[in-house]
Amino acid sequence: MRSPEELTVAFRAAGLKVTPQRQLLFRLLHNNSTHPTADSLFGVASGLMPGISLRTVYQTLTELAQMGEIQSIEVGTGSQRFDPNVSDHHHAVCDECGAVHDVYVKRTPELAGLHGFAVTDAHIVYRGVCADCAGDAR
Amino acid sequence: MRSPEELTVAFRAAGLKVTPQRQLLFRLLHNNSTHPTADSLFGVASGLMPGISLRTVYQTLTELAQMGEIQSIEVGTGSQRFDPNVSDHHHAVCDECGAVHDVYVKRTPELAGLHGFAVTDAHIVYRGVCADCAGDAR
DNA sequence: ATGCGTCTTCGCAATGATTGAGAACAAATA
DNA sequence: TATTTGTTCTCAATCATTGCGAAGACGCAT
Repeated sequence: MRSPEELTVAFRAAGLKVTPQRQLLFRLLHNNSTHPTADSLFGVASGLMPGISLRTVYQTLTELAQMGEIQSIEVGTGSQRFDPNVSDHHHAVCDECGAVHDVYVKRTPELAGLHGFAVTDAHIVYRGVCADCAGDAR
Repeated sequence: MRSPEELTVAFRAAGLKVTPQRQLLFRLLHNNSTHPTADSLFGVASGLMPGISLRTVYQTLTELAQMGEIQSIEVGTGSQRFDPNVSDHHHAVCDECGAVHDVYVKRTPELAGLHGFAVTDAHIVYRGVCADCAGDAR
């Protein structure tokens, strides 16, 4: 996604208002590679702006996703996650700690054996154990 | 998954009982390629066995999944889907009609750029428009 | 700087999917 | 057939997400 400053301009250009809540979320998402859920973002946001509502977090995330600034992903952890990295990439989920990592593949495989399906998007979810957890003597 | 008859044996061997409810679900899942949700299965089951509970459907699906007879998949449609095809394959979801199709790829791409992640599973979800919907003049 | 119109936020209720608990019930075995 | 043990059902609870309306705040024009 673009920087908070650029988003400020973009929001106003789109007839949307730039509120303190939105600015906070812009900042929390910028360069954020943790793939937060709405609720986890709400947790952090609440610490910095007591009184902000979960509803507002959901709303802003939805808007950002509609504008193409972030992408909403579903990696089988029960709730939606949001990713400010909108480049063409995939995800690796650690079964130990639940962390989600961005991954890139050389070439997404074409699908075979399904006649006439026009693919618009392909998303790979890898599962396994991340380096941190494998290192543990857990 | 195995046939209803084989599952009957397997369940008893595992100390589980073979009830009419379970037998019905075995039959409804066998050779079922619709990737049903718990609720859609419940709908069909209810027609054939009035009074069966959604709880029982969930429970049996969970057991079958734990036994490795079916697999639980998440393709971004809001609810879990179940697939009696447990071979190594992937899925294509039609954005028009919501249908989920099994697809196979020659070789799942290895992930690059994530040092030390031990992959145990990779699942690809393709999105697009299926042949039936593309043909429509909708 | 002020006012006004429109967009936002917030709080709460509602929805949909799934799971927990316990009483009543039924399959399997002796 | 009796007994044991697992199962089903009902109902409530939980979690994630969305709908709604009143109260509030941004931003443009003045």
